[in-house]
Amino acid sequence: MNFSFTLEELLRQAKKLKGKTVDFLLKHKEFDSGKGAIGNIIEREGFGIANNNESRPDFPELGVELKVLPLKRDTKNRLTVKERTKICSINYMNLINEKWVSSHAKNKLNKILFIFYEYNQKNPRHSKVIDYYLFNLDESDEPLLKSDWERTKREVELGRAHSLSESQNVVLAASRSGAGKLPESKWPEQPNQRIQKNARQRAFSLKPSFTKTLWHEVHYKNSLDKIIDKYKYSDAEGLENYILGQLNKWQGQSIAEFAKHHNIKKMTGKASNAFILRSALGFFDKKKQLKEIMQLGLSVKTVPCRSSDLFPWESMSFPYQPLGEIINEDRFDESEFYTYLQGFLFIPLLRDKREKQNSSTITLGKSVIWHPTHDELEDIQEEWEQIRNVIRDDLRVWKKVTNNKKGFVQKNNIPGESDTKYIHMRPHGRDSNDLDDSIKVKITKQSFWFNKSFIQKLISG
DNA sequence: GAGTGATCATGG
DNA sequence: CCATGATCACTC
Repeated sequence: MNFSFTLEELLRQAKKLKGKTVDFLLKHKEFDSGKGAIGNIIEREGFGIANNNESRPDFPELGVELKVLPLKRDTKNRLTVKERTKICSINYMNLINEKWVSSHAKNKLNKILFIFYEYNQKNPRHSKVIDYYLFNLDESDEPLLKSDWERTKREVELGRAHSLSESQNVVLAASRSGAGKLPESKWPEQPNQRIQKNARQRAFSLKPSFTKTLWHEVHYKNSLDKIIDKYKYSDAEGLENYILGQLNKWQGQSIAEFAKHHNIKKMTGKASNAFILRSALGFFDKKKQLKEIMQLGLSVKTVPCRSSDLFPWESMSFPYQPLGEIINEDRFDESEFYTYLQGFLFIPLLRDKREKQNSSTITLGKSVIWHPTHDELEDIQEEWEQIRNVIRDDLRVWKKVTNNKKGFVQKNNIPGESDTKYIHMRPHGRDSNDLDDSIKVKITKQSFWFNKSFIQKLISG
C-alpha cells in the first residue's frame, strides 16, 4: 500500500479517519509492539507511510509532515496533550552550519498534518482518532520556534551540546532521544570539543505547551487572543519583557484607578489576575485566553502581599490532588505537581493589612515572571518526596479540641509551612466534611501550597 | 506576626 | 454542582 496524495485527497483521508479506532484500522492484523506503536499504525494503515527516519517530510511533493499526536483526559475530563511531539533528530555537526530558514527542523515544521487521537490506557486498541488539523507555520508561531532553535544552535556552536536541556527552551525543546543507557563513548560527537567530546543524542521536539495551545486552537475555534497582534516580538525574552513592561507601567497605581481606566467593574475575585493581565495588554474579550501565555506555560497569579517587604498575606494553593494518586507517583518529574511548575507570572498586589481592603488602597506591585531553575526544581523535589513519603508510609490524623463551632479541628502529620522552605501541604476542601476518598485514612481534601517566604523571595527579584 | 485548618465565593 | 482562588478565624 503506497498512496500518492494531492493535498485535497490527503485532507479527505484524514477526515475519513475521524472516529476510527486503532482496532478498526488494523482490521485483523497484529498490534505493533514498542514505543509509538499507535502512531506507527495510524501512519501506516491510515496513510500508507512506513516507519521511517527520513529527513524529508512524509509527503515530499506536498511538503507536508504527518504527526500523530496522543491526547489524554485531564483532571476535569477534558482532552489534553499527552506528551511532546518529536520533530527531527539533531545532528550537531550539521546544525552549526544551518540557517533557520533552510534548516532541517523548519523544513519539517512548515506544514504538519496533525492527527489527534485519544489514547486509551486500558486498551490501546480502542484508542480513537478524534480530529485532524493542517498546521501552517505562520508569524504567530515562528518567533518562539525560531528563537528556541537559535538558542540550541548557539549552545552547540560553543561546544556545549552535552549540557543542553529540555527546559532551556520554550516551545521547541532539544529533548533526549535514542537509546537511554548508551555509554558516553557511544554518544554522537559534537563540534568544538574543548569541554567535552561527545554529547547525548537529542531531537527537536514540540513541547506540550506548544501542542496544547495548538490543540486548544483546533478544538475551541477562535478562542485565543494573540499578543503578537499588538506587539511583534522576535523571541521569548522580548515577549516576556513586553508583558512585564505593559504590566509595570501601572506599578504604584491603585487597582481602583487601574479598573477605572480600563472600564472594569470588578477587580476582585478569582478572575482578577486574568482581568489585570488582559487589560494591561490591551485585550478586552473576557472569554479569550492569551495564546502566548499558554505557549509559555505561564500560570498567572495575583499575590496579595505586605507593602513594606512583599511578604505575601497568604500562601498560594495548587489544585487538589487525591492523596491516593500522590502515593503512587514515584518520579517527581512525572508527577502531576511537576506539571504545574512550568512558569509563573506573579502580579503583586500591595496592601498594609491582611484583611481585604478597599480597592483604592491596594496598589499594583512589580510583576515578575519566574521559570523554575534546575536547582530550584531539585530543592522542591526534595520536599515533594518528603511530603509524599509521610503520606505513603506514616499518615496519621487526629482531632484537636478548640473553641470553634464544632469544638475541634482535624490535625495531621503532613509537613506544613513551618517544616519546609518551598512547598507544604494543607487542607483545601469545601469545608471540614469534604473528605478525600482515595485513601483509607479519613482526611480532608489536601493540596500543595507555595510557602509565603518562598513567594516573597521570587517576587523580590 | 506567622502558621494552620476551615470556609467562603466564584466561575466553569 | 464542584473545584479552586481567596481569605477568614483561630492558635502558637
